[in-house]
Amino acid sequence: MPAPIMSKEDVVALLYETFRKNGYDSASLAELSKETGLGKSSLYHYFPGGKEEMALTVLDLVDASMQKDLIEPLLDDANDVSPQVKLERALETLEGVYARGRKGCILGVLSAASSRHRFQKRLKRSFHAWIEAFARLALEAGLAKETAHARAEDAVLRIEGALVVSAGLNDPKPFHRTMADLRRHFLE
Amino acid sequence: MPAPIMSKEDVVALLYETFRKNGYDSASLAELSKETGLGKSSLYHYFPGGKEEMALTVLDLVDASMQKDLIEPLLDDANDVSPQVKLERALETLEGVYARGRKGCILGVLSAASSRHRFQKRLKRSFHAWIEAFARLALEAGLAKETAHARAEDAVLRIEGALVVSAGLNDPKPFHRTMADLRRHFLE
DNA sequence: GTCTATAATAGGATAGAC
DNA sequence: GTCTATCCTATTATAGAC
Repeated sequence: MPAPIMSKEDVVALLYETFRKNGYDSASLAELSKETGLGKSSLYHYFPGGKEEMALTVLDLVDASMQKDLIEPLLDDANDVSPQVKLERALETLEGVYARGRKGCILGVLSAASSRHRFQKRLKRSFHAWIEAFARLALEAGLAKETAHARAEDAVLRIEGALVVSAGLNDPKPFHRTMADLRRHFLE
Repeated sequence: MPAPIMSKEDVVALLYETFRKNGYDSASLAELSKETGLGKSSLYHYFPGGKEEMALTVLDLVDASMQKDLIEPLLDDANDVSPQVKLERALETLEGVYARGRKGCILGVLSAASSRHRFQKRLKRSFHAWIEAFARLALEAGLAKETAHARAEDAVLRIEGALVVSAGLNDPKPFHRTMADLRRHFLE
């Protein structure tokens, strides 16, 4: 029954979940089709460039979400929000994104496999944006410039590592512990 | 020209490099064949169970190497080596394994993709062994039991995360920074 | 123990009807 | 905009010669 049931955004959100669960290479068109509920040809209608365009569109969504839900709240200068409150909001957002350690990070997943080279430029940009946002927060809290950047990089890398180890151990505790530690010590 | 040129160990070492570069699903038999220099049938002669047996054998090698090069030196009670020296040795070993941040961790790579479930039991065991070894070192240095385990988990997870972020940024600096930080602060 | 050849299947992508 | 049917290629795996 032909009729546009879903918006493209909804489709992209489903593709996002499939790619982050499987990685790029392992996410077959059959799987992508099953998860979106769309036939292969419908997917090609939305994404003439095929699987690669699907993944690139997903990375667009990730960038946009990161900007809106993570970076902008971190930049909130208008309402005189304290760094500690901003940090708390950012960490809560991230806990939601990663389903409290039960789901992976698509940037990490795409960085790990051989698909890394295909998306290198995008991954680099996204990681930089993320680290930069955390660095600004640390700066705002009074840390020295170099310290702030190093600490931001460390925070991002610990979150990524926590997701990897939580996946490997099949136990979200390392993620929980890492987030708790970030809460307590990131701004010190 | 039939003749066993390589030992099985040599073959497994080459398979290891191929799996860690590509992940499980993306490492095709053609690639595995090319990288080992062996025809597909020769690979099936060594590994009747196919690709999965190849990966499992690689994980055997990883366990054995970790035991020999990382865990045993960490347990060295005979020669009265200080915890700080043991830590230094362990970190140097790891820097070698990960080619100073330019190569990934096969445990992390296999944990990230959907291949995770296939190897879950092995990954869990290997991560546990690694964390446990670091925890014993922290314990030996005088840290409280709970602190020691949390810190060991944190160290492992930071190394994994550093490799992910270094891959994503295509820059080994996060890995270098992380190792330097571990050197300075792990036993504090 | 290695090879070439090939089977059987799953992959990404396209054509054309509705 | 969606579908079924199909193409071509690459995949894992096997057969059988040497």
